[in-house]
Amino acid sequence: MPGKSTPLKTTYHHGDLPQQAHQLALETLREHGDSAISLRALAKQIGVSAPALYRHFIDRESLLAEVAVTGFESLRERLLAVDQSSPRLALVDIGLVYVSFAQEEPNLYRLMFGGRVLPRGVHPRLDMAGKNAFQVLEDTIARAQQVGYVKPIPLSLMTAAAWSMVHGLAQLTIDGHLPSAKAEPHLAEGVVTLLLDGSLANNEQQHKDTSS
Amino acid sequence: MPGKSTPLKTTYHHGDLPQQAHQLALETLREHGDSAISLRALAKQIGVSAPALYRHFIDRESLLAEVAVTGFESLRERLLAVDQSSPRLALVDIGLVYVSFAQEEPNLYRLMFGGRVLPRGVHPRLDMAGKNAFQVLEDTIARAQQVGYVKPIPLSLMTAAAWSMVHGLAQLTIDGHLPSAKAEPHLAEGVVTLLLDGSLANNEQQHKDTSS
DNA sequence: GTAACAATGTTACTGGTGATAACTTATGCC
DNA sequence: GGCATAAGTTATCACCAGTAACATTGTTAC
Repeated sequence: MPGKSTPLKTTYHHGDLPQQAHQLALETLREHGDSAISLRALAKQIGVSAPALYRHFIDRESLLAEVAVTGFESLRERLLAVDQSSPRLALVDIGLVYVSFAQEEPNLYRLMFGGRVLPRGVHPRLDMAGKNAFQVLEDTIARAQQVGYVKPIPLSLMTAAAWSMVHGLAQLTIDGHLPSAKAEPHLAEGVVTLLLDGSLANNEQQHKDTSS
Repeated sequence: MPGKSTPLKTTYHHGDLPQQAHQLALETLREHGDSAISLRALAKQIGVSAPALYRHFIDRESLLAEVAVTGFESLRERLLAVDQSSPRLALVDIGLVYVSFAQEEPNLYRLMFGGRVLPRGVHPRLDMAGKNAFQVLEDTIARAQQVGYVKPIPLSLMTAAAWSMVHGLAQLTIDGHLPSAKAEPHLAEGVVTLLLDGSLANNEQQHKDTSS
């Protein structure tokens, strides 16, 4: 593996092109959005010719898809880190973590969910990564249902509602339609709580605000 | 106004370029998404040179913004047509109409809310059109609150929750993350109802399902 | 009516992009 | 060492947004 111990020496073979391209694409995405990602510009920054990238990514969209995959994995890890000891806290926190992720990484989040630039059904790994992240949300809701904390409505319905809520709030805030967390720190909590309180099992309704 | 009575005659001046470009862009958007809109292609289809379009649209984004404006106006009209006689029916229906619009016009909806391609604060008419559409939703909620049907929580919070919910559901379904109305006809109703039931005033909770 | 002007077209061009073909060089395996 | 293959290279195509300079038409003042 040449160039590893002497990175300054110009070698014909780069040795780590895919990973470096991925990393640089992620940084460009973060700063300037997905439309700013050009294979030619990436190649020039890395110091390689543009067609070299096509040895590792079948096209531009595939590179974007790989970046989006790591985005979903990152989101999933954050969701998995939520404390699950209390059903209510877990539900609220997972919603807040979800929204926070989108607000901290708006361009990455837009890439992950911008159905136009990365359509479903084209990149299997991307679809899977998205599903895995979503699964954490669903598992948390299922757990709260099994404990009897939320109404026994169909899990798919409850999950769809929760996901729609946090995803909608995320999108609307990062696009400036609704005030961001900076301007309205408690908006996300209020919104998530509002949905949650409509989903409580009856015996939980009276003391629902004691645990928050 | 030459060429009006004899539309087949080739005239140097087109006479209706902006409107025809707008219309054609809308059709292209509907069928193939905003990324398929190219000023050159539009010009060729209309039978005019590409730079001619720049006499009427300062750049590509401005054309897209104009299309998005008409999209918001169309959405607003649909929301205004909702029957407002019953607070509950009005709230549910306005949510369903909102989601239906997105599902019937996915590419248009994506353009309207794809913050990446049309950022806020750049096209004042677009921002205004979006605000006007949103206002219909807020007014409906305010009305229901004044009648005492929903909890007296801050209007901005209630509105943010409702908008987040329908917007999130719209996005997730048109991008294939959640089943569309075709696969799950009652999903939208269930989701909207779930949020609504968490927002009812206390005296409405027992007979909340009699009016649906 | 015509001259001046503004509006709306035109061709020619620049710089940038994704993608492919054909060629070259290094790597690793036998 | 020799050779297949992986991973680079240059050359090229087709498309795109946008600008400059020029041409034509419509309108308005005189």
